[in-house]
Amino acid sequence: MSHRTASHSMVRADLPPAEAIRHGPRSSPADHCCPVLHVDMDAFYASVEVRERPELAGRPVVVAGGANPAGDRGVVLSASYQARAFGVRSAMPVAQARRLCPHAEFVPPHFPRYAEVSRAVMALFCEITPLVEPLSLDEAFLDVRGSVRRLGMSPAEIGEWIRGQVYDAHRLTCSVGVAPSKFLAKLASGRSKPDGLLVVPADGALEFLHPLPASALWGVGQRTAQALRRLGCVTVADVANTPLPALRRAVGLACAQQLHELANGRDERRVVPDLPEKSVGAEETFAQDVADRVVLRRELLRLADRATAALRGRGLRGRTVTLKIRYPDFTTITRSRTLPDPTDSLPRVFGVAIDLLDAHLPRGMAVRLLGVRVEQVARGTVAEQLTLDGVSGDVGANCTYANWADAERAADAARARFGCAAVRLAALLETPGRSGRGETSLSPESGNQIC
DNA sequence: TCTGGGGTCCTGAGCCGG
DNA sequence: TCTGCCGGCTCAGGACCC
Repeated sequence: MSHRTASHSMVRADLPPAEAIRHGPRSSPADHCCPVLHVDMDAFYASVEVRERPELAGRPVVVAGGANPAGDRGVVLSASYQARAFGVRSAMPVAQARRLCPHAEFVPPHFPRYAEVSRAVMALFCEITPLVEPLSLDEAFLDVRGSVRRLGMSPAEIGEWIRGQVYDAHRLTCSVGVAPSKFLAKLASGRSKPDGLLVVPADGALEFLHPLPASALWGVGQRTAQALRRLGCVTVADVANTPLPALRRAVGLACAQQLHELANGRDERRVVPDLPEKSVGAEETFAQDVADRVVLRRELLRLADRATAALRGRGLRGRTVTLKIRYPDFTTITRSRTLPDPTDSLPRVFGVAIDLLDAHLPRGMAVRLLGVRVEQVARGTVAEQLTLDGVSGDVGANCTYANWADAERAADAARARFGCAAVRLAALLETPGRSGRGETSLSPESGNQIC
């Protein structure tokens, strides 16, 4: 692994080549009580882009997404370390990133590609242990308790082996935290970035943890950090030494309990593969605020289609439909309705969403963002509720939920085989010659019909 | 400075039934 | 029959994470 320079290790493992580690079991004295690994890909989206376009290597690269990444409304999804040197950070507005680093290469995200690379990397983790808990496309927790025994390698050696394998197979670097718990492992990987490995031994946990700022604790964002500051808590040690009742008054019951546990180095959470999903949704910020009711209905249909297709793709159904509206002044409301039975059907989800939109968006009011989310989801083993005549409602002229469901399954199959563009709702097709807010077959007069 | 899109979790109010 | 209490559910919103 001479191609990389590891850094920042609190207890640095010596770095033999991956194969040597595989066959040469050794152990680091510090990591024997550290069964949890947190693996975090370095600047993942940006690194994938650079790998696909070698001419970008060594340059500041910013992957920006959102409503209009070329304009003002996008945010930075990922920035290469060359861009970070200019102060560019994830979640930063694109306009600000452009000011900080005008010569950076701004590229749009390619999520299918990232997902593909992520699957391959996760598969590599699964070669080590079945206990892999992905947190997102670019990071995961691994419980290597069993692997230590099976492979005769220490956790740190496993971490280095993973780093070597990821680089050899994908030409991407990652950072690994090795610790007794998930929280410490995650902090450790963050501290070892980029391209490093850090072991936080069990008996050095508090020494590592306590000097960190309170905002390093999981669950402390801007608001909670502010509340903690008012309480005089600046560092993790301050939080650890604050009596629980005072903490409860400042940040609430559940939050106080969690922060107190973490600040004292206690984190009993297990690495759980295959956590069930709780909700599935889709949302979109418009390039310009939209007040046109026809356009809003069409966008809502598009979002409901995306959400229900995702539900069906994962074999899920949900009961609560939530509509999210963000107004131009950035105030955001959510309105929801719970159905008597779970569904993955576009007409039902869209029907509820459009009812909520009509009820809560005054005529003429512009919208910055619309979102549709289906909550209370579970595996879709129960058949869709039908009424006595076998039809639970109309979704349009000569179209019932029963035969609409058949059409949806057929469309899903076609999309799976030929791509997302293979089948589209007629209401979402633009009329040739019209652009942007073009005329569609969905009109205010058409009610909730979509077929 | 001006804020994406995918999520999870928590809190509190209000309603309803036992 | 009325009232109060309690638990469960729904709904809305906030905070947080990546």
